[in-house]
Amino acid sequence: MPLTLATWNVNSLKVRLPHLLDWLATHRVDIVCLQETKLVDEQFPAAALADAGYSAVYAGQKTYNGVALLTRAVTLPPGADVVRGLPAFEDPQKRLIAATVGPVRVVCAYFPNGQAVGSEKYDYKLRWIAALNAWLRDELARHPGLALAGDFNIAPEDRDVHDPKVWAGQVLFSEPEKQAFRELIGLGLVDSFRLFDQPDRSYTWWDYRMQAFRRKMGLRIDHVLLSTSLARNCTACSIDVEPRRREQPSDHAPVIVTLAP
DNA sequence: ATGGCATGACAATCATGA
Repeated sequence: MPLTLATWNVNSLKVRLPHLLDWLATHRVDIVCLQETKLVDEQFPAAALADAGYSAVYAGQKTYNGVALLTRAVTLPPGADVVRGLPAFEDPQKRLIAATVGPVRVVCAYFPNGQAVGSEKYDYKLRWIAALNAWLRDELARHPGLALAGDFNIAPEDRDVHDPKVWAGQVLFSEPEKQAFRELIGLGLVDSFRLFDQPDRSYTWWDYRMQAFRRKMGLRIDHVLLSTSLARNCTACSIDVEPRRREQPSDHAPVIVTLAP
Protein backbone atom coordinates (compact mmCIF):
# COMPACT_ATOMS: atom_id res chain seq x y z
CA MET A 1 0.00 0.00 0.00
CA PRO A 2 1.32 3.46 -0.84
CA LEU A 3 1.64 5.97 1.96
CA THR A 4 0.10 9.42 1.54
CA LEU A 5 1.23 12.53 3.40
CA ALA A 6 -0.35 15.96 3.33
CA THR A 7 0.35 19.41 4.70
CA TRP A 8 -2.30 22.07 5.25
CA ASN A 9 -2.25 25.46 6.92
CA VAL A 10 -5.84 25.52 8.19
CA ASN A 11 -5.78 29.09 9.58
CA SER A 12 -7.63 28.18 12.80
CA LEU A 13 -8.45 24.53 13.42
CA LYS A 14 -11.49 25.60 15.42
CA VAL A 15 -13.04 27.34 12.42
CA ARG A 16 -11.82 24.83 9.85
CA LEU A 17 -12.57 21.56 11.68
CA PRO A 18 -15.66 20.79 9.55
CA HIS A 19 -13.61 21.31 6.38
CA LEU A 20 -10.79 19.16 7.72
CA LEU A 21 -13.12 16.32 8.73
CA ASP A 22 -14.81 16.37 5.31
CA TRP A 23 -11.44 16.38 3.61
CA LEU A 24 -10.08 13.51 5.72
CA ALA A 25 -13.18 11.43 5.04
CA THR A 26 -12.75 11.94 1.30
CA HIS A 27 -9.01 11.58 0.99
CA ARG A 28 -8.10 9.23 3.84
CA VAL A 29 -4.54 10.54 3.87
CA ASP A 30 -2.24 8.55 6.16
CA ILE A 31 -0.23 11.43 7.63
CA VAL A 32 -1.40 15.04 7.90
CA CYS A 33 0.68 18.02 9.00
CA LEU A 34 -1.38 21.00 10.15
CA GLN A 35 -0.25 24.57 10.77
CA GLU A 36 -1.86 27.61 12.36
CA THR A 37 -4.16 25.59 14.59
CA LYS A 38 -4.38 28.64 16.91
CA LEU A 39 -5.51 26.42 19.79
CA VAL A 40 -4.05 25.63 23.18
CA ASP A 41 -3.52 21.89 23.66
CA GLU A 42 -6.47 21.65 26.08
CA GLN A 43 -8.79 22.76 23.28
CA PHE A 44 -7.36 20.49 20.55
CA PRO A 45 -10.23 18.50 18.96
CA ALA A 46 -8.61 15.13 19.64
CA ALA A 47 -11.93 13.31 20.16
CA ALA A 48 -13.47 14.48 16.87
CA LEU A 49 -10.32 13.45 15.01
CA ALA A 50 -10.21 10.09 16.81
CA ASP A 51 -13.80 9.49 15.67
CA ALA A 52 -12.55 10.18 12.15
CA GLY A 53 -9.85 7.55 12.64
CA TYR A 54 -6.90 9.80 13.33
CA SER A 55 -4.57 9.98 16.29
CA ALA A 56 -2.78 13.27 16.86
CA VAL A 57 0.17 14.90 18.50
CA TYR A 58 0.22 18.67 18.74
CA ALA A 59 1.88 21.76 20.09
CA GLY A 60 -0.40 24.76 20.32
CA GLN A 61 -0.76 28.19 21.86
CA LYS A 62 -3.39 30.86 22.19
CA THR A 63 -4.28 33.00 19.14
CA TYR A 64 -1.21 32.37 16.97
CA ASN A 65 0.81 29.55 15.40
CA GLY A 66 0.24 25.97 16.55
CA VAL A 67 1.11 22.74 14.71
CA ALA A 68 -0.23 19.19 14.73
CA LEU A 69 0.55 15.84 13.20
CA LEU A 70 -2.26 13.39 12.44
CA THR A 71 -1.85 9.72 11.56
CA ARG A 72 -4.36 7.21 10.29
CA ALA A 73 -2.94 3.98 8.90
CA VAL A 74 0.16 4.03 11.05
CA THR A 75 -0.31 4.34 14.78
CA LEU A 76 2.07 6.51 16.76
CA PRO A 77 3.86 4.29 19.24
CA PRO A 78 5.10 5.72 22.54
CA GLY A 79 8.57 5.59 21.01
CA ALA A 80 7.62 7.85 18.10
CA ASP A 81 10.28 10.25 19.34
CA VAL A 82 8.00 13.27 19.29
CA VAL A 83 9.87 16.57 19.24
CA ARG A 84 8.07 19.85 19.97
CA GLY A 85 9.94 22.96 18.93
CA LEU A 86 13.48 23.27 17.68
CA PRO A 87 15.93 21.96 20.24
CA ALA A 88 18.62 24.55 21.00
CA PHE A 89 16.36 27.39 19.81
CA GLU A 90 14.51 28.95 22.72
CA ASP A 91 11.15 30.06 21.36
CA PRO A 92 7.69 30.46 22.89
CA GLN A 93 6.11 30.28 19.41
CA LYS A 94 4.76 26.82 18.59
CA ARG A 95 6.02 26.21 15.08
CA LEU A 96 7.40 22.70 14.86
CA ILE A 97 6.45 19.16 15.72
CA ALA A 98 8.18 16.00 14.56
CA ALA A 99 7.50 12.30 14.97
CA THR A 100 8.53 8.98 13.49
CA VAL A 101 5.57 7.50 11.63
CA GLY A 102 6.29 4.05 10.26
CA PRO A 103 9.20 4.44 7.86
CA VAL A 104 9.11 8.22 7.79
CA ARG A 105 10.55 10.84 10.10
CA VAL A 106 7.91 13.55 9.69
CA VAL A 107 8.77 17.16 10.46
CA CYS A 108 5.78 19.51 10.46
CA ALA A 109 6.83 23.16 10.36
CA TYR A 110 5.19 26.55 10.34
CA PHE A 111 7.92 28.93 9.25
CA PRO A 112 7.71 32.52 10.50
CA ASN A 113 6.05 34.95 8.11
CA GLY A 114 8.69 37.65 8.37
CA GLN A 115 6.22 40.53 7.97
CA ALA A 116 8.57 42.86 6.07
CA VAL A 117 12.13 42.63 4.78
CA GLY A 118 14.46 44.21 7.31
CA SER A 119 12.01 44.01 10.21
CA GLU A 120 12.67 42.29 13.52
CA LYS A 121 10.26 39.53 12.49
CA TYR A 122 12.19 39.04 9.24
CA ASP A 123 15.41 38.63 11.19
CA TYR A 124 13.67 36.12 13.45
CA LYS A 125 12.49 34.23 10.36
CA LEU A 126 16.02 33.85 9.00
CA ARG A 127 17.39 32.83 12.42
CA TRP A 128 14.59 30.31 12.85
CA ILE A 129 15.33 28.74 9.46
CA ALA A 130 19.06 28.62 10.24
CA ALA A 131 18.28 26.77 13.48
CA LEU A 132 15.98 24.40 11.57
CA ASN A 133 18.72 23.76 9.05
CA ALA A 134 21.26 22.91 11.76
CA TRP A 135 18.84 20.59 13.54
CA LEU A 136 17.78 18.87 10.29
CA ARG A 137 21.37 18.01 9.49
CA ASP A 138 21.42 15.78 12.58
CA GLU A 139 17.90 14.47 11.99
CA LEU A 140 18.78 13.40 8.46
CA ALA A 141 21.87 11.60 9.71
CA ARG A 142 19.69 9.63 12.14
CA HIS A 143 16.66 9.21 9.84
CA PRO A 144 17.43 8.65 6.15
CA GLY A 145 13.70 8.66 5.35
CA LEU A 146 12.64 12.17 6.29
CA ALA A 147 9.89 14.51 5.12
CA LEU A 148 9.87 18.22 5.92
CA ALA A 149 6.30 19.40 5.33
CA GLY A 150 4.58 22.63 6.12
CA ASP A 151 4.01 26.29 5.47
CA PHE A 152 7.47 27.58 4.58
CA ASN A 153 6.33 31.14 3.89
CA ILE A 154 8.81 31.13 1.01
CA ALA A 155 8.09 31.00 -2.72
CA PRO A 156 11.33 29.46 -4.01
CA GLU A 157 11.19 30.35 -7.72
CA ASP A 158 9.65 32.82 -10.16
CA ARG A 159 7.14 30.22 -11.33
CA ASP A 160 5.87 29.95 -7.75
CA VAL A 161 4.67 33.57 -7.79
CA HIS A 162 1.80 34.97 -9.85
CA ASP A 163 3.71 38.18 -10.53
CA PRO A 164 7.45 37.85 -9.78
CA LYS A 165 8.11 41.48 -10.76
CA VAL A 166 5.65 42.78 -8.19
CA TRP A 167 6.94 40.39 -5.54
CA ALA A 168 10.65 40.90 -6.23
CA GLY A 169 12.45 41.72 -3.00
CA GLN A 170 9.25 41.43 -0.93
CA VAL A 171 8.90 39.22 2.09
CA LEU A 172 8.18 35.57 1.10
CA PHE A 173 10.17 36.12 -2.10
CA SER A 174 13.33 38.00 -1.08
CA GLU A 175 16.77 36.66 -1.99
CA PRO A 176 17.83 35.76 1.60
CA GLU A 177 14.64 33.73 2.02
CA LYS A 178 15.12 31.95 -1.31
CA GLN A 179 18.74 31.31 -0.35
CA ALA A 180 17.61 29.81 2.96
CA PHE A 181 15.25 27.53 1.02
CA ARG A 182 18.10 26.43 -1.24
CA GLU A 183 20.23 25.69 1.79
CA LEU A 184 17.52 23.34 3.07
CA ILE A 185 17.56 21.63 -0.33
CA GLY A 186 21.34 21.48 0.06
CA LEU A 187 20.95 19.21 3.08
CA GLY A 188 19.84 16.51 0.66
CA LEU A 189 16.15 17.31 0.30
CA VAL A 190 14.00 17.36 -2.81
CA ASP A 191 11.01 19.60 -3.56
CA SER A 192 8.52 16.81 -4.25
CA PHE A 193 6.19 19.08 -6.22
CA ARG A 194 8.83 19.62 -8.89
CA LEU A 195 9.46 15.93 -9.41
CA PHE A 196 6.39 15.95 -11.66
CA ASP A 197 4.83 17.98 -14.43
CA GLN A 198 2.45 20.48 -12.88
CA PRO A 199 -0.22 22.83 -14.15
CA ASP A 200 0.79 26.42 -14.85
CA ARG A 201 0.06 28.85 -12.06
CA SER A 202 0.13 26.21 -9.31
CA TYR A 203 -0.11 27.92 -5.93
CA THR A 204 -0.95 26.99 -2.35
CA TRP A 205 -1.96 30.38 -0.94
CA TRP A 206 -4.19 33.18 -2.20
CA ASP A 207 -4.99 36.42 -0.39
CA TYR A 208 -8.54 36.60 0.91
CA ARG A 209 -8.81 40.03 -0.66
CA MET A 210 -9.23 41.18 -4.24
CA GLN A 211 -10.76 37.86 -5.32
CA ALA A 212 -7.19 36.63 -5.57
CA PHE A 213 -8.15 32.96 -5.79
CA ARG A 214 -10.57 33.44 -8.65
CA ARG A 215 -7.95 35.52 -10.46
CA LYS A 216 -5.21 32.93 -9.83
CA MET A 217 -3.12 35.49 -7.95
CA GLY A 218 -1.29 33.20 -5.55
CA LEU A 219 2.00 31.96 -4.21
CA ARG A 220 3.38 28.46 -3.75
CA ILE A 221 4.66 28.66 -0.19
CA ASP A 222 3.55 25.30 1.27
CA HIS A 223 5.94 22.48 0.50
CA VAL A 224 6.85 18.87 1.12
CA LEU A 225 10.60 18.31 0.94
CA LEU A 226 11.72 14.68 0.87
CA SER A 227 15.07 13.13 1.67
CA THR A 228 16.62 11.54 -1.39
CA SER A 229 15.73 8.01 -0.26
CA LEU A 230 12.05 8.95 0.09
CA ALA A 231 12.08 10.99 -3.11
CA ARG A 232 13.04 7.85 -5.02
CA ASN A 233 9.73 6.31 -3.92
CA CYS A 234 7.60 9.41 -4.48
CA THR A 235 5.03 8.69 -7.20
CA ALA A 236 2.89 11.85 -7.02
CA CYS A 237 2.61 15.33 -5.56
CA SER A 238 -0.33 17.65 -6.07
CA ILE A 239 -2.10 20.69 -4.66
CA ASP A 240 -5.78 20.20 -3.84
CA VAL A 241 -7.49 23.52 -4.54
CA GLU A 242 -11.00 22.20 -3.84
CA PRO A 243 -11.11 23.24 -0.16
CA ARG A 244 -10.19 26.80 -1.23
CA ARG A 245 -13.39 26.98 -3.31
CA ARG A 246 -15.62 26.39 -0.28
CA GLU A 247 -17.41 28.92 1.89
CA GLN A 248 -15.20 30.30 4.68
CA PRO A 249 -12.05 28.57 3.44
CA SER A 250 -8.52 28.60 4.75
CA ASP A 251 -6.40 30.87 2.59
CA HIS A 252 -4.05 27.89 2.03
CA ALA A 253 -4.67 24.71 0.05
CA PRO A 254 -3.38 21.27 1.07
CA VAL A 255 -0.44 19.59 -0.66
CA ILE A 256 -0.47 15.79 -0.93
CA VAL A 257 2.39 13.42 -1.73
CA THR A 258 2.23 9.68 -2.43
CA LEU A 259 5.08 7.36 -1.45
CA ALA A 260 5.35 3.85 -2.84
CA PRO A 261 6.38 1.18 -0.32
C1' DA B 1 -1.41 56.21 -0.98
C1' DT B 2 -4.25 53.02 1.37
C1' DG B 3 -6.90 49.05 2.23
C1' DG B 4 -8.98 45.32 0.67
C1' DC B 5 -10.20 39.88 4.12
C1' DA B 6 -9.99 36.77 7.96
C1' DT B 7 -9.09 35.27 12.81
C1' DG B 8 -8.73 35.97 17.74
C1' DA B 9 -8.73 38.66 22.00
C1' DC B 10 -11.80 41.74 23.63
C1' DA B 11 -15.42 44.25 24.14
C1' DA B 12 -13.87 49.15 19.99
C1' DT B 13 -10.40 48.46 17.92
C1' DC B 14 -5.95 46.17 17.31
C1' DA B 15 -2.18 42.52 16.14
C1' DT B 16 -1.08 39.44 12.73
C1' DG B 17 -1.04 37.16 8.61
C1' DA B 18 1.15 36.67 3.51
